[in-house]
Amino acid sequence: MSKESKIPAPTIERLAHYSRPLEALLDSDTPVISSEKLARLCGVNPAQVRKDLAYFGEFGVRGVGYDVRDLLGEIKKILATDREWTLCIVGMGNLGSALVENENFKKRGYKFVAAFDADPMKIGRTLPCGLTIEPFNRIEKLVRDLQVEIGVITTRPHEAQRVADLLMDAGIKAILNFAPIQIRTSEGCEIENVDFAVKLENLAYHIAKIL
Amino acid sequence: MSKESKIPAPTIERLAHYSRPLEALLDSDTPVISSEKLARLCGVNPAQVRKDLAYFGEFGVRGVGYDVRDLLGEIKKILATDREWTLCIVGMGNLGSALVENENFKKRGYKFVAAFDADPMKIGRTLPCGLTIEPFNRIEKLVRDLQVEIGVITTRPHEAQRVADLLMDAGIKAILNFAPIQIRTSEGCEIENVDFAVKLENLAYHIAKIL
DNA sequence: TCAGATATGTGCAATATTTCACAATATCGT
DNA sequence: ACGATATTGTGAAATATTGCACATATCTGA
Repeated sequence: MSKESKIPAPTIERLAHYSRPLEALLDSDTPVISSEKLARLCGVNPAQVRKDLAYFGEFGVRGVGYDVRDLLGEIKKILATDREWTLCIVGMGNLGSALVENENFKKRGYKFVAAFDADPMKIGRTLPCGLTIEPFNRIEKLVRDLQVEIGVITTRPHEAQRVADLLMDAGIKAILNFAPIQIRTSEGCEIENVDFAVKLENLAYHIAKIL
Repeated sequence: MSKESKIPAPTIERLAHYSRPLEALLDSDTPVISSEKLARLCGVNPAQVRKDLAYFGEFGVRGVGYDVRDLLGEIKKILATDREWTLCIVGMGNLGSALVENENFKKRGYKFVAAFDADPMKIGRTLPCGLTIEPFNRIEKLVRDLQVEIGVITTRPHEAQRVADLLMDAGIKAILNFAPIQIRTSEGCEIENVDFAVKLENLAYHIAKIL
């Protein structure tokens, strides 16, 4: 692990990106791809692709390229997406409801096994996917019983920290947070944040500059 | 602009993050904050905060700190979020429908003025926000007439490039893409990508490592 | 008015990341 | 069998980003 912990975070991020065109190439029966073509498909430098992969082994053949199926398999093994993951979601507003049904998640083996909300009007309702919305006080028990591995937070910002604490108390080791606040995590819990508005602010900055 | 183009991309990203706790501090009538406290709220280094801000001016007072209201105003001016932006959205599935109603967007002045979908069953339907779903062949006209500045893509991956081309033909200068593919943009069009699954793959990598 | 405490702005050093450039290896056509 | 071509893996250079450390400036209380 001392070796793996030296791997740059951007490399991990890019590995996930590489897998997207590889899936398409596999579907279209392209057997082999060069770092140059894969790089172009992902909008990065070819040396970058080779170096990223080299952190984990020698997956290519000199003078030839990378076998698409093998490479995709290796990347999935590295990212641990060669298996199913169990998720729960907290906050069943518009966004939460959309994510539970999301094809992109399903396709990659991310399976929601529980859904929670604070609103008494929503609790007990059954979702199209078959899950029933549960109250916050059931988080601890259900997360443990269903062995939920990753928690997704789509509540209002002011509830997000409390929800995160509940999830962590229940032993969750990873959180994907959509609320636009910085969540304090306890030791041993990974967190990733998604804030759409931040992306828009980036775009606004760039296009306002050229106007 | 030669000077501004040297500003690191991570700095712009962080400015948006700084604004989140500042908004909360403003609401709670905290008049002044130090780089150290703001840094802690955002999970970054205090020197980083000061350096990020220093790219754009001297907003603080030595020995005192930053005036919360002023600083938030300056950041909004820098990110060009001190005004309203007009958006359109293409792809009215679960995710698209959720984003149109998103509070986080509304609150920050991002206003959807048009919604599109390819599905004849959806075209003509009126959304809760009052917009009517339009077909793709109306993109060009509506984007121009309504002076849409930013396009949001929430279609299936296989339609995303075609939609992006339509948006760019209509003169759009910025795209926020939620489809899990790399979109080719023409010169002068900024793009930001959001791929939830990539975030989950990051989490999966990290927690699988410690198991 | 001045010492002590606080906190910014910034040059510079330390780290991190990306890109280049090339030796090593494989394939293809003749 | 061999030269021409393609493409990987990687050390080293180039670039980008972060963090330290301190001079500078402000405020407070005696």
